[in-house]
Amino acid sequence: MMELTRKGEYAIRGIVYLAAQPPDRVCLLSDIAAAVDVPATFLAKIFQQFSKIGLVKSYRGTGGGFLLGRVPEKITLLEVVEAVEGPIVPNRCVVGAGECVRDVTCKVHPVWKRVQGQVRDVLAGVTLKELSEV
Amino acid sequence: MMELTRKGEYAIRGIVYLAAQPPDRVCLLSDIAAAVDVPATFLAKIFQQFSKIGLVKSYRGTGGGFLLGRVPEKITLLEVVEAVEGPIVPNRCVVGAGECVRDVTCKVHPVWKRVQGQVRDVLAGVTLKELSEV
DNA sequence: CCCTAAAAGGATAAAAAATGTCTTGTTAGG
DNA sequence: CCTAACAAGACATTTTTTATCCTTTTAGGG
Repeated sequence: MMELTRKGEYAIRGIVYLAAQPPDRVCLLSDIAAAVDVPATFLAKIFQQFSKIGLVKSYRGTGGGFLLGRVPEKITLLEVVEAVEGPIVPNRCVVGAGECVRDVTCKVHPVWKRVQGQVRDVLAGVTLKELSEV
Repeated sequence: MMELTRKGEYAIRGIVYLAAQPPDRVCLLSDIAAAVDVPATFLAKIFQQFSKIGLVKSYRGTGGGFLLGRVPEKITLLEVVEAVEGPIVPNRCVVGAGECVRDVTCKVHPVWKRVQGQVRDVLAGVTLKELSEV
């Protein structure tokens, strides 16, 4: 349970690598993939998702590549994980009110709410800066 | 991410139902399944897992069925979830030392450790008693 | 001793999700 | 206009989830 998928793992590896580069250094996807040992085509999909929400910036054509969308101090692990894995939702019940038929009476509900909160807090408290420092 | 599977959901529903029964009341699997709206064959598998680790006691034959292995105050949600979903492991890295090649240098590792700890703490703090009370 | 009730266990199947790959399109530089 | 690089969508493979079914074991009652 609660297991991060490969996608999430790859996503973290890739963006932490980016964060560890000198600022303004544009990185090729193929280089990143090789460095963090992830299939390049798969990493491409992941970085596309990052790009859409501004976590990374991308440039096409010759001399193109990727760099962080913000300074690493301003990107949290929570953002990275949710970008590729979707929102952190330990139980279906936690998804918006009324989704769960047992909603009103369900005693387990608030427990999952608490789990969700704790996990989010931990992940939100970690930035790419910390993760990329030697 | 972090999503409980149906199996986990069914497991909780089933055992909470048991916990809500008068002590020493032996319940038929078919009755439990109908009451909590879970396929009986699937619930059977789940209760077999419960039975193996003593979370429930089972009796075969006429007049047989299931009841809780311990008083509901002594069974935590953590036990129930881990019984059917396996240990709570947010990231492969968290599994025993050395499983992850990046183990030594991996900065993300301790973060997942913290996540794991928080989740376990929340779930371990809830008992079937609380969940089954009106 | 047999018959029926009930759970245990194993094999199998269908559906969904994860994990990748491939092809084509788009953008930019030289 | 040629090449480099990312974007986007379709497709394929594998694994996991979500069951179902059939046979076996255990137990009670006539």
